[in-house]
Amino acid sequence: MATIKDVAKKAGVSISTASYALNNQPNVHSKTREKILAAAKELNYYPNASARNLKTKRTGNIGFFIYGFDGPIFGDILEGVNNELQKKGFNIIVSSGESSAVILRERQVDAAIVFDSNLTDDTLLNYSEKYPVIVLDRDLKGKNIYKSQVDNKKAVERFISEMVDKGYKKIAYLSGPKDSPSNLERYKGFCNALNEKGIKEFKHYEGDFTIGCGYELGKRIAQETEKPEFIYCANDESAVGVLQAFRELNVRIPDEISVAGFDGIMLGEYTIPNLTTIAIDYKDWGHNLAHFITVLLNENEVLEIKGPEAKVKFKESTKWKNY
Amino acid sequence: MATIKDVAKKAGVSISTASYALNNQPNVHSKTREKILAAAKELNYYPNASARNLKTKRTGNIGFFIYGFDGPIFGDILEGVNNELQKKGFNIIVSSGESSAVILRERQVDAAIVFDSNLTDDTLLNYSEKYPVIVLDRDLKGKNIYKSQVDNKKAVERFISEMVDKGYKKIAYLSGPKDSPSNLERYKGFCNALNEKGIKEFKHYEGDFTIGCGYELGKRIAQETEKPEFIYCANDESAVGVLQAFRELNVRIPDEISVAGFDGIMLGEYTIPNLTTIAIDYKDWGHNLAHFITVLLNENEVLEIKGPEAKVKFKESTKWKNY
DNA sequence: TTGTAGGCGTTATCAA
DNA sequence: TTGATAACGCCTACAA
Repeated sequence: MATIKDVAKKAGVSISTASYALNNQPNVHSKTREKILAAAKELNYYPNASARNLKTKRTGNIGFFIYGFDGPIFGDILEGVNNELQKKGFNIIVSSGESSAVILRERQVDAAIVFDSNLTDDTLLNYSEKYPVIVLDRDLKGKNIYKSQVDNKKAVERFISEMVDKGYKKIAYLSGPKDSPSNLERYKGFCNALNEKGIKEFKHYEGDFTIGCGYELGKRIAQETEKPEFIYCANDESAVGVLQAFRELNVRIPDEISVAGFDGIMLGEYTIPNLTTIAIDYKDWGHNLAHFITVLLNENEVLEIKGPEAKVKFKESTKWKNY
Repeated sequence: MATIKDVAKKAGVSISTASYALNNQPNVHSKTREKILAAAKELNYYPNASARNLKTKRTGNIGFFIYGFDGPIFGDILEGVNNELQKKGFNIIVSSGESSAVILRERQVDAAIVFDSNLTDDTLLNYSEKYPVIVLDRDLKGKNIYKSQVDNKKAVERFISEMVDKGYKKIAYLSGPKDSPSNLERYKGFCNALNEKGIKEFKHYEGDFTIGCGYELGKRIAQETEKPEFIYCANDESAVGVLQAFRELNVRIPDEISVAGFDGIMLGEYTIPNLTTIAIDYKDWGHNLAHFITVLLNENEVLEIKGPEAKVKFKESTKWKNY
């Protein structure tokens, strides 16, 4: 592998001059610059990242840390983050599991976007002593720590409010993991809406955001004698599970029970019936996150991070469609 | 940020002794070792990756390069790769787009797994002068270059053969992009099977592996007067599009036309009717790829890379189910 | 406009 | 068992 030394030698200049030319510094004679660039090209020279990073204390990499690669929404966020970062010359590094902590501790990235509750607060706080962190999955405060979240509460509150107005009374909540912040916020919105409307009682089923669990709960609900009229699921995956169970046990949707979810995952557009949901523009969110980071890193300016749009998509799994 | 120098100072030893202790070298007195580790802990010391990598010429990172974050199969492969790499102490770095070439050129990873045809052969060949590369998406030969592919041809050939035996005669092929190696292999398998069975004619629809395109073609096919009895789609996503179109235009599946795909994506288990497919165990593949790499890197031993299992899942989108 | 030299934080050789 | 010291490849103040 060619190093800058080889390039300098080949071009007949000193290492520093080569470095200047290679980094587009103005203080190089155009003739010399050409010679150097030609030599670099011929030798197939590219700078060694480790050496450059060691010296400059920057890597040009942004880390995105997720709790698993197969979630249905990360793909969208990542697509948005990636598009934006590329424009500004940053690289994206996605990681999951134990690797993530290692990458943070060893400072392999200039900033971190975190959506993985397995990363401890300690690890993040330590890293954030020098580098910015955006947390998407927790409440954490500190210098260099920024938070961005979907406005779960407001979105759910509005939606449920509207559903009550449309005539639903017996509305149930099918939750996510009870310690998940997204779930909690959505639950708050749900409660607020019912409260507002003077509805005191409702059923609560405890789920875990997975299709499988939604399916099991759906089977249970199908056998209840006093069924709810409407089941609001804390995310789409649970809802898909419920749909599946109802279909198998011949619970008619939406005539007997309506179902709705949260996220707007693709799968919901292919179930029968299609799933009504509060759809989030995750790609746009990724875009915003990346934009925030590049401005912060390049211009040291702190913007506000715009959360993503939430938009209800009414489909056949609820009685009232207005699309 | 604490450096090894700080640790050495605090422990009252030289830098080199600190280094030895921190790297579990045997030649350190247990008392000194303890002092050093205590100091490291207190100072919250972690080695600087750039510095270490510069010196050791290894990063401990394996790169996985994909053409987009939202494909339905990458999640599974990545899950498998990640699980296995973590066990062996490697980090995974996933990247897409222009970042990928940068990461390779600047040697930020010790090995690369490539599933992104946007990365040029040149970039890979250059990188492979020093580091191993596994290509999943192309034919490329050279030192340090290894290839692993799903046995597309065999899997499709067997499946189509069986379908003919079951009684289908007018079988059509709905392709992926015509320059995609996976598509080509699947097409070969398809042709072989028909050839073998003495079927000379069949329709060919040119698609691009997306749901949208499958949908458009499905609509076109629904209006044909001479419809095929069976449409074999080069991947599940196309097939899902076809199912959708047929559903909308009241083409009865499988009575009028049967449909099948390739991959075994989750979506296919939620369409109505469920999609018959040649399901690939992508997670297992990821596992195999990672295993190969860790053995190669740690023991410099070249194993055979086991491709993933292909297993037909018969569902309602074809007439004959035997499950 | 170009060159010399020091240092980023490690590892590793060699001598003590 | 420990410590000086050179080196990895690059950037950059400073001198020429």
